[in-house]
Amino acid sequence: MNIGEASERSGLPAKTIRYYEDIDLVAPDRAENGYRDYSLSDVHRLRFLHRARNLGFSIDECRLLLSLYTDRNRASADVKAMAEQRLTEIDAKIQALQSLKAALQPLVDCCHGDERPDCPILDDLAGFHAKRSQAQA
Amino acid sequence: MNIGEASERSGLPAKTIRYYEDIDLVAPDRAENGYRDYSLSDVHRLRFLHRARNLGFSIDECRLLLSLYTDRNRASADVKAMAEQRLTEIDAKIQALQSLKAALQPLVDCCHGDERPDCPILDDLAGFHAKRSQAQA
DNA sequence: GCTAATCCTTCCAGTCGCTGGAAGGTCAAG
DNA sequence: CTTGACCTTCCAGCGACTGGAAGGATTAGC
Repeated sequence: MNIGEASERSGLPAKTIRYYEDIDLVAPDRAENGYRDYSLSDVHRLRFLHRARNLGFSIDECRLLLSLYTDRNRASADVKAMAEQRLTEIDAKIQALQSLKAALQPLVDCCHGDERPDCPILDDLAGFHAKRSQAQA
Repeated sequence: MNIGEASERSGLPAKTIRYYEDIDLVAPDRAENGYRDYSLSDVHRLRFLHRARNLGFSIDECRLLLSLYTDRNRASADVKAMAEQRLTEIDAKIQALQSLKAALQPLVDCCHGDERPDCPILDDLAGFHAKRSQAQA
Protein backbone atom coordinates (compact mmCIF):
# COMPACT_ATOMS: atom_id res chain seq x y z
CA MET A 1 0.00 0.00 0.00
CA ASN A 2 1.06 3.62 -0.51
CA ILE A 3 2.19 5.89 2.28
CA GLY A 4 -1.20 7.59 2.48
CA GLU A 5 -2.95 4.38 3.43
CA ALA A 6 -0.15 3.36 5.79
CA SER A 7 -0.58 6.74 7.41
CA GLU A 8 -4.32 6.23 7.86
CA ARG A 9 -3.90 2.72 9.20
CA SER A 10 -1.09 3.54 11.60
CA GLY A 11 -2.36 6.93 12.69
CA LEU A 12 1.00 8.53 11.95
CA PRO A 13 1.38 11.47 9.53
CA ALA A 14 3.07 10.57 6.24
CA LYS A 15 5.83 13.03 7.06
CA THR A 16 6.55 11.19 10.27
CA ILE A 17 6.57 7.84 8.50
CA ARG A 18 9.15 9.07 6.01
CA TYR A 19 11.16 10.42 8.90
CA TYR A 20 11.02 7.04 10.61
CA GLU A 21 12.39 5.50 7.44
CA ASP A 22 15.18 8.08 7.42
CA ILE A 23 16.25 7.01 10.88
CA ASP A 24 15.89 3.32 10.05
CA LEU A 25 12.87 2.47 12.12
CA VAL A 26 11.00 1.01 9.17
CA ALA A 27 12.10 -0.10 5.70
CA PRO A 28 9.24 -0.44 3.20
CA ASP A 29 9.65 -1.85 -0.30
CA ARG A 30 9.52 0.38 -3.33
CA ALA A 31 7.06 0.00 -6.15
CA GLU A 32 8.21 0.34 -9.77
CA ASN A 33 7.11 3.96 -9.89
CA GLY A 34 9.33 4.78 -6.93
CA TYR A 35 6.48 4.96 -4.43
CA ARG A 36 6.98 3.39 -1.03
CA ASP A 37 5.07 0.13 -0.69
CA TYR A 38 4.04 -0.80 2.84
CA SER A 39 3.23 -4.35 3.89
CA LEU A 40 0.86 -5.22 6.71
CA SER A 41 3.89 -6.02 8.79
CA ASP A 42 5.27 -2.51 8.15
CA VAL A 43 1.97 -1.03 9.27
CA HIS A 44 2.08 -3.22 12.34
CA ARG A 45 5.50 -1.82 13.11
CA LEU A 46 4.26 1.73 12.61
CA ARG A 47 1.34 1.15 14.95
CA PHE A 48 3.73 -0.27 17.51
CA LEU A 49 5.81 2.89 17.20
CA HIS A 50 2.73 5.05 17.44
CA ARG A 51 1.65 3.41 20.68
CA ALA A 52 5.09 3.41 22.22
CA ARG A 53 5.61 7.11 21.38
CA ASN A 54 2.23 7.88 22.89
CA LEU A 55 3.41 6.19 26.06
CA GLY A 56 6.31 8.63 26.07
CA PHE A 57 9.11 6.32 25.03
CA SER A 58 11.89 8.14 23.17
CA ILE A 59 12.79 7.17 19.64
CA ASP A 60 15.82 5.28 20.90
CA GLU A 61 13.72 3.46 23.46
CA CYS A 62 11.27 2.59 20.69
CA ARG A 63 14.12 1.23 18.65
CA LEU A 64 15.11 -0.96 21.56
CA LEU A 65 11.54 -2.03 22.25
CA LEU A 66 11.15 -3.04 18.63
CA SER A 67 14.30 -5.10 18.73
CA LEU A 68 13.15 -6.71 21.95
CA TYR A 69 9.80 -7.34 20.37
CA THR A 70 11.26 -9.18 17.43
CA ASP A 71 13.76 -11.04 19.56
CA ARG A 72 11.97 -14.20 20.62
CA ASN A 73 14.64 -14.91 23.19
CA ARG A 74 14.58 -11.67 25.13
CA ALA A 75 13.58 -11.68 28.75
CA SER A 76 10.51 -9.73 29.77
CA ALA A 77 12.61 -8.27 32.59
CA ASP A 78 14.41 -6.07 30.04
CA VAL A 79 11.17 -4.54 28.89
CA LYS A 80 9.81 -4.20 32.39
CA ALA A 81 12.91 -2.30 33.47
CA MET A 82 12.43 0.22 30.68
CA ALA A 83 8.78 0.68 31.47
CA GLU A 84 9.57 1.13 35.14
CA GLN A 85 12.10 3.78 34.32
CA ARG A 86 9.47 5.55 32.25
CA LEU A 87 7.14 5.43 35.25
CA THR A 88 9.83 6.94 37.43
CA GLU A 89 10.35 9.73 34.94
CA ILE A 90 6.62 10.34 34.73
CA ASP A 91 6.40 10.60 38.50
CA ALA A 92 9.32 13.01 38.58
CA LYS A 93 7.68 15.21 35.97
CA ILE A 94 4.39 15.20 37.84
CA GLN A 95 6.24 16.20 41.00
CA ALA A 96 8.06 18.99 39.21
CA LEU A 97 4.87 20.34 37.70
CA GLN A 98 3.11 20.22 41.02
CA SER A 99 5.79 22.26 42.73
CA LEU A 100 5.72 24.65 39.80
CA LYS A 101 2.02 25.01 40.35
CA ALA A 102 2.58 25.53 44.05
CA ALA A 103 4.93 28.39 43.22
CA LEU A 104 2.69 30.04 40.66
CA GLN A 105 -0.74 29.61 42.24
CA PRO A 106 -0.23 31.92 45.23
CA LEU A 107 1.10 34.63 42.94
CA VAL A 108 -2.00 34.42 40.81
CA ASP A 109 -4.19 34.32 43.89
CA CYS A 110 -2.80 37.49 45.39
CA CYS A 111 -2.75 39.44 42.12
CA HIS A 112 -5.89 41.56 42.06
CA GLY A 113 -5.93 41.43 38.25
CA ASP A 114 -7.46 44.78 37.53
CA GLU A 115 -6.43 48.05 35.92
CA ARG A 116 -3.99 48.98 38.63
CA PRO A 117 -0.36 48.50 37.61
CA ASP A 118 0.66 47.00 40.94
CA CYS A 119 1.28 43.30 40.26
CA PRO A 120 2.66 40.73 42.74
CA ILE A 121 3.55 38.33 39.95
CA LEU A 122 5.92 40.76 38.30
CA ASP A 123 7.20 41.85 41.68
CA ASP A 124 8.09 38.28 42.45
CA LEU A 125 9.79 37.78 39.10
CA ALA A 126 11.74 40.95 39.72
CA GLY A 127 12.87 39.61 43.07
CA PHE A 128 10.78 41.70 45.46
CA HIS A 129 9.76 39.11 48.00
CA ALA A 130 7.08 39.98 50.53
CA LYS A 131 6.87 43.61 49.56
CA ARG A 132 4.99 45.73 47.08
CA SER A 133 7.06 47.68 44.58
CA GLN A 134 6.54 51.40 45.03
CA ALA A 135 9.39 52.93 43.11
CA GLN A 136 11.15 51.92 39.93
CA ALA A 137 13.63 49.07 40.11
CA MET B 1 30.96 43.66 34.95
CA ASN B 2 32.04 40.86 32.62
CA ILE B 3 29.80 38.05 31.51
CA GLY B 4 31.29 35.64 34.03
CA GLU B 5 30.18 37.74 36.97
CA ALA B 6 26.79 38.43 35.38
CA SER B 7 26.46 34.68 35.00
CA GLU B 8 27.24 34.08 38.66
CA ARG B 9 24.91 36.80 39.84
CA SER B 10 22.00 35.83 37.63
CA GLY B 11 22.44 32.09 37.85
CA LEU B 12 22.36 31.75 34.08
CA PRO B 13 25.21 30.13 32.10
CA ALA B 14 27.29 32.59 30.07
CA LYS B 15 26.27 30.75 26.92
CA THR B 16 22.63 31.36 27.71
CA ILE B 17 23.24 35.04 28.43
CA ARG B 18 24.91 35.50 25.04
CA TYR B 19 22.00 33.69 23.48
CA TYR B 20 19.58 36.02 25.23
CA GLU B 21 21.47 38.94 23.74
CA ASP B 22 21.22 37.32 20.30
CA ILE B 23 17.46 37.22 20.57
CA ASP B 24 17.30 40.74 21.98
CA LEU B 25 16.28 39.98 25.52
CA VAL B 26 19.16 41.94 26.97
CA ALA B 27 21.56 44.51 25.52
CA PRO B 28 24.70 45.07 27.57
CA ASP B 29 27.28 47.75 26.82
CA ARG B 30 30.63 46.87 25.40
CA ALA B 31 33.94 47.68 27.02
CA GLU B 32 36.82 48.99 24.93
CA ASN B 33 38.33 45.55 24.63
CA GLY B 34 35.12 44.23 23.10
CA TYR B 35 33.99 42.43 26.24
CA ARG B 36 30.34 42.71 27.21
CA ASP B 37 29.81 45.02 30.17
CA TYR B 38 26.77 44.27 32.30
CA SER B 39 25.14 46.85 34.53
CA LEU B 40 23.22 45.98 37.69
CA SER B 41 20.06 46.63 35.75
CA ASP B 42 21.12 44.09 33.13
CA VAL B 43 21.72 41.55 35.86
CA HIS B 44 18.32 42.36 37.30
CA ARG B 45 16.81 41.65 33.90
CA LEU B 46 18.69 38.36 33.66
CA ARG B 47 17.48 37.30 37.09
CA PHE B 48 13.96 38.18 36.06
CA LEU B 49 14.37 35.96 33.00
CA HIS B 50 15.87 33.19 35.08
CA ARG B 51 12.90 33.18 37.44
CA ALA B 52 10.30 33.44 34.71
CA ARG B 53 11.90 30.59 32.74
CA ASN B 54 11.98 28.50 35.89
CA LEU B 55 8.25 29.09 36.22
CA GLY B 56 7.89 27.63 32.75
CA PHE B 57 7.19 30.77 30.77
CA SER B 58 8.35 30.51 27.16
CA ILE B 59 10.92 32.93 25.80
CA ASP B 60 8.19 34.88 24.05
CA GLU B 61 6.16 35.03 27.23
CA CYS B 62 9.24 36.26 29.06
CA ARG B 63 9.68 38.94 26.46
CA LEU B 64 6.11 40.04 27.04
CA LEU B 65 6.47 39.85 30.82
CA LEU B 66 9.55 42.03 30.62
CA SER B 67 7.77 44.59 28.53
CA LEU B 68 4.84 44.53 30.94
CA TYR B 69 7.29 44.87 33.78
CA THR B 70 8.89 47.97 32.36
CA ASP B 71 5.56 49.44 31.30
CA ARG B 72 4.42 51.44 34.32
CA ASN B 73 0.95 51.78 32.82
CA ARG B 74 0.11 48.15 32.21
CA ALA B 75 -2.74 46.56 34.07
CA SER B 76 -1.98 43.68 36.41
CA ALA B 77 -4.84 41.82 34.69
CA ASP B 78 -2.60 41.24 31.65
CA VAL B 79 0.02 39.50 33.72
CA LYS B 80 -2.53 37.58 35.73
CA ALA B 81 -4.08 36.25 32.52
CA MET B 82 -0.71 34.92 31.36
CA ALA B 83 0.01 33.32 34.69
CA GLU B 84 -3.43 31.75 34.75
CA GLN B 85 -2.88 30.32 31.32
CA ARG B 86 0.40 28.85 32.55
CA LEU B 87 -1.48 27.26 35.43
CA THR B 88 -3.98 25.78 33.01
CA GLU B 89 -1.17 24.35 30.90
CA ILE B 90 0.49 22.95 33.99
CA ASP B 91 -2.74 21.27 35.04
CA ALA B 92 -3.21 19.84 31.56
CA LYS B 93 0.31 18.42 31.59
CA ILE B 94 -0.21 16.89 35.01
CA GLN B 95 -3.44 15.33 33.79
CA ALA B 96 -1.76 13.97 30.67
CA LEU B 97 1.08 12.47 32.69
CA GLN B 98 -1.32 10.92 35.13
CA SER B 99 -3.28 9.19 32.41
CA LEU B 100 0.00 8.11 30.86
CA LYS B 101 0.90 6.60 34.18
CA ALA B 102 -2.50 4.95 34.42
CA ALA B 103 -1.88 3.33 31.04
CA LEU B 104 1.64 2.17 31.80
CA GLN B 105 1.34 1.08 35.41
CA PRO B 106 -0.96 -1.94 34.85
CA LEU B 107 1.31 -3.16 32.08
CA VAL B 108 4.28 -3.05 34.40
CA ASP B 109 2.26 -4.67 37.16
CA CYS B 110 1.19 -7.64 35.09
CA CYS B 111 4.61 -8.21 33.49
CA HIS B 112 6.31 -10.93 35.48
CA GLY B 113 9.70 -9.48 34.59
CA ASP B 114 11.75 -12.63 34.51
CA GLU B 115 13.67 -14.68 31.98
CA ARG B 116 10.60 -15.83 30.12
CA PRO B 117 10.05 -14.01 26.83
CA ASP B 118 6.32 -13.59 27.29
CA CYS B 119 5.78 -9.88 27.97
CA PRO B 120 2.42 -8.11 28.30
CA ILE B 121 4.00 -4.71 27.72
CA LEU B 122 5.25 -5.63 24.27
CA ASP B 123 1.99 -7.44 23.58
CA ASP B 124 0.11 -4.28 24.32
CA LEU B 125 2.39 -2.18 22.14
CA ALA B 126 1.91 -4.68 19.35
CA GLY B 127 -1.85 -4.37 19.72
CA PHE B 128 -2.70 -7.66 21.42
CA HIS B 129 -5.24 -6.59 23.97
CA ALA B 130 -6.34 -8.99 26.68
CA LYS B 131 -4.45 -11.94 25.32
CA ARG B 132 -1.00 -13.43 25.60
CA SER B 133 0.98 -13.72 22.38
CA GLN B 134 1.73 -17.33 21.58
CA ALA B 135 2.77 -17.21 17.94
CA GLN B 136 4.70 -14.66 15.96
CA ALA B 137 2.83 -11.51 14.90
C1' DG C 1 -6.40 12.89 -25.56
C1' DC C 2 -6.28 16.68 -22.31
C1' DT C 3 -6.58 18.71 -17.97
C1' DA C 4 -7.00 19.22 -13.18
C1' DA C 5 -6.70 17.33 -8.80
C1' DT C 6 -4.59 14.43 -5.84
C1' DC C 7 -0.92 11.73 -4.47
C1' DC C 8 3.75 10.73 -4.36
C1' DT C 9 8.94 11.89 -4.49
C1' DT C 10 13.30 14.42 -2.66
C1' DC C 11 15.58 17.99 -0.33
C1' DC C 12 16.18 21.92 2.56
C1' DA C 13 14.91 24.78 6.35
C1' DG C 14 12.70 25.81 10.64
C1' DT C 15 10.89 24.77 15.27
C1' DC C 16 12.56 25.61 20.81
C1' DG C 17 16.02 26.86 23.93
C1' DC C 18 19.86 26.25 24.48
C1' DT C 19 24.71 23.73 24.44
C1' DG C 20 29.26 22.21 22.72
C1' DG C 21 33.27 23.13 20.41
C1' DA C 22 36.73 25.32 17.44
C1' DA C 23 39.71 29.15 16.63
C1' DG C 24 41.43 33.03 18.29
C1' DG C 25 41.91 37.68 21.15
C1' DT C 26 42.75 39.74 26.13
C1' DC C 27 44.15 39.99 30.63
C1' DA C 28 46.23 39.05 35.34
C1' DA C 29 49.68 36.37 37.92
C1' DG C 30 54.10 34.61 38.57
C1' DC D 1 57.33 35.90 28.89
C1' DT D 2 54.56 32.33 29.50
C1' DT D 3 50.65 30.17 31.38
C1' DG D 4 46.02 29.91 32.24
C1' DA D 5 41.65 31.88 32.79
C1' DC D 6 38.56 34.56 30.63
C1' DC D 7 36.53 36.61 26.70
C1' DT D 8 35.11 36.88 21.54
C1' DT D 9 32.61 35.00 17.15
C1' DC D 10 30.71 31.51 14.46
C1' DC D 11 28.94 27.09 13.30
C1' DA D 12 26.77 22.74 14.40
C1' DG D 13 23.80 19.71 16.96
C1' DC D 14 20.18 18.14 20.20
C1' DG D 15 14.78 15.58 19.63
C1' DA D 16 11.27 14.62 16.92
C1' DC D 17 9.31 16.17 13.83
C1' DT D 18 6.92 19.78 10.49
C1' DG D 19 6.45 22.98 6.54
C1' DG D 20 7.23 24.05 2.03
C1' DA D 21 9.20 24.10 -2.62
C1' DA D 22 9.79 21.81 -6.95
C1' DG D 23 8.66 18.25 -9.62
C1' DG D 24 6.96 13.29 -11.16
C1' DA D 25 2.84 9.73 -11.14
C1' DT D 26 -1.72 8.52 -11.10
C1' DT D 27 -6.58 8.96 -11.45
C1' DA D 28 -11.18 11.07 -12.73
C1' DG D 29 -13.83 13.58 -15.64
C1' DC D 30 -14.81 15.73 -20.06
